[in-house]
Amino acid sequence: MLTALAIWQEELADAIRDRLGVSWRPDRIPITFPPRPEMGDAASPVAFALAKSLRRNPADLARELAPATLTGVREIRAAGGYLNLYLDRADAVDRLLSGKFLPYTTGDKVIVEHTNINPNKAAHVGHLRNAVLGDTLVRCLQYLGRRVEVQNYIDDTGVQVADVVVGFQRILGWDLMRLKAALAGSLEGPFDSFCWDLYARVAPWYEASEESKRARYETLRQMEEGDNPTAEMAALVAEEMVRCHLATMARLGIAYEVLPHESDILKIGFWQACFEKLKSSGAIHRVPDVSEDKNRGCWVMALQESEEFKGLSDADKVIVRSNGTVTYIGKDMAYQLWKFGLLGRDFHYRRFRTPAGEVWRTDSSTSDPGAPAFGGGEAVYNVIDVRQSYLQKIVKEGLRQMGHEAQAERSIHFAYEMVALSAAFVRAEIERGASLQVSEEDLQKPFVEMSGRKGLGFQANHLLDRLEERAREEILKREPGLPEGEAGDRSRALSVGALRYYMVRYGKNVIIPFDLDQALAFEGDTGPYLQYACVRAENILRKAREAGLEVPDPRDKAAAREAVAHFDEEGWGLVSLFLRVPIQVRTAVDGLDLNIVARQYFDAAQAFHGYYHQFPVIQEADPKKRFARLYTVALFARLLRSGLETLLGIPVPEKM
RNA sequence: GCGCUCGUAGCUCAGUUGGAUAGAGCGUCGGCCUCCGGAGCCGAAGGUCGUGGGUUCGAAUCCCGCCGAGCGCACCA
Repeated sequence: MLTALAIWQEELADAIRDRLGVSWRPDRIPITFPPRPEMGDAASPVAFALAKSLRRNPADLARELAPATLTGVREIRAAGGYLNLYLDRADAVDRLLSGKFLPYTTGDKVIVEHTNINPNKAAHVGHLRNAVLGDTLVRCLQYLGRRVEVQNYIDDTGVQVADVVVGFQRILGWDLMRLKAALAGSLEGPFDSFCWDLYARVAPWYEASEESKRARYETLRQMEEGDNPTAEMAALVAEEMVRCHLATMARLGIAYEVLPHESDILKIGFWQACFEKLKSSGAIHRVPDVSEDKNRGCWVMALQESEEFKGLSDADKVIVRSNGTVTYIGKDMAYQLWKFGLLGRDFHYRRFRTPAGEVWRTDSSTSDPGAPAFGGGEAVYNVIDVRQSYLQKIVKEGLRQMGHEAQAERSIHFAYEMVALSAAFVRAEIERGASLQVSEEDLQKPFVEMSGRKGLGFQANHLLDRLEERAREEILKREPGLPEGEAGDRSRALSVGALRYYMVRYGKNVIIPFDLDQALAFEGDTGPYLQYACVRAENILRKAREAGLEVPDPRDKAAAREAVAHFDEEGWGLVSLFLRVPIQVRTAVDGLDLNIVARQYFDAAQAFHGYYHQFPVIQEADPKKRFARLYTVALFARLLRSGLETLLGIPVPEKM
């Protein structure tokens, strides 16, 4: 219906010109949806805006515009200042099913970077929010006709990796052979979970002595130097951890095209290329050694000229340290340039095998045949939590100062708030005997920030396991003796639905106060509620077939015409909710408010639950009405299933 | 100090970019399975939209002040 939306805007603009004698930009004509079905299928409050500019009564203006004709619209009624649109229902149904939407005009690909978990410990629920939001954004962009490349950046060089290596070498006393043996299968539990616990022991260990603190930098130095057992251990740990993370995300149906590695960005000279560009464009300058400036000897980017950074205490950002090494932000700029195809260099690519299948990873020296062309996107979405806003702004500013104004505009930071642990949850965990490094002061706050370093968090796999367990219990309660394979499939689908919905139903600006009971809920405003609506709808159709009734294919035009003539108003109201999907998805992507996509399907599910309780389908005696209801249910089931699966990544089981 | 985000029902949150009678879920109370699956439905109670001003036909939404909360402002990543 985006097509229809755009057409209506044009046609309304024509009507405004012809009937009122004013020219009005089509894209400034709002199309909304009335609060109640009897007020129409769509509406426009444009008369209010016109009233302001023409200094006339909005109700009069609406009345004058109402006789206009719009494509696919059976009638326009003026109600107060509103124009209420009543659609030609057969036409609307056809449009709903045809999937002919107005895509973004360009065919160029966009890049979405998400997940980006440090490869030193298991993924926790905070990472899940990132991955689910990122993956949902990808699905919405694809729905709107965009070509998308999904990247998952692997920061395999930093101190976080060094820390866990220190844990293996110094705390556990492992050498390379021992680590290899562990990876080959001598470990009792999962590797990522093992590292989760180990990593949490490192920070307190550093506190013990000055000597142990030095171990951190010695390890980091050896990693950077390369060609030694420590560097090899780091690489092995990071690689195996990435496999674990990808396996976790695969449980949720989340996958990636390419895994750019920070180590490759360094080895392949991306930074040098970026450095040259920064220097030659004058984006950065060197602070003289002799100056009193605290940044003496560094290459810095000046920010005081920029509107974005006014009021900062320090107007300069260090890009290259006085010892000549590049900061994180510099590497990020090089990476961002590459994403836009502005760097003039490319990675090598190798196939990377994981338990979740094969994916491309970058490499610094050799390529496997068959790699597609990565990078060079037209727009870039970086999915990173709000705390990185300042750094993301600097990356954007760097592009601008290098003369890439257009790309800076299309560098989009998808900022979202974190998932935090409620103080109540942390107390409960401590009472259960978990060793959490949390101060009494922290517990005074409404929530506690998760921290891998402190072992504070809830592991993604543990949550998924708990969800599957709960789902299995519920399923077996309803169908005792169900074979394990079947119960497993269904419980996996429900756990994914519950979790993904939990992560997208919140607005991006609210901190999700992680609460185990809430995360494990299957009733009310939850994923399984939506899945249940779909399962029930399909079950009615199955029962109807078993009863020997003709169940129409919603795509059958003759069936559609027949059904439309006998729709219950409530049934039409239910189906018409789907008319707003394209508009809502567009709004969601434009504002990065993906919760509205989730909410529209919740609304639809709720409407359906109300509908089938009120209107018997199979029991209906009048064959015409029964047919129309069967059609309604069939259409609903089809639209809900495809919406959940393609847009929200929520699988729907046959039964539950 | 400066910047960003937020404050809506007992709790957790929506509120379609300024529109129609402020909505859900959880919790509480009361109903609904001889009837397409009760992971559901129906009903009730529950609101000064933090607060004080302003803008206009119209404000939870925009502007200003105040109160309160969180995050950010490294030669860490």
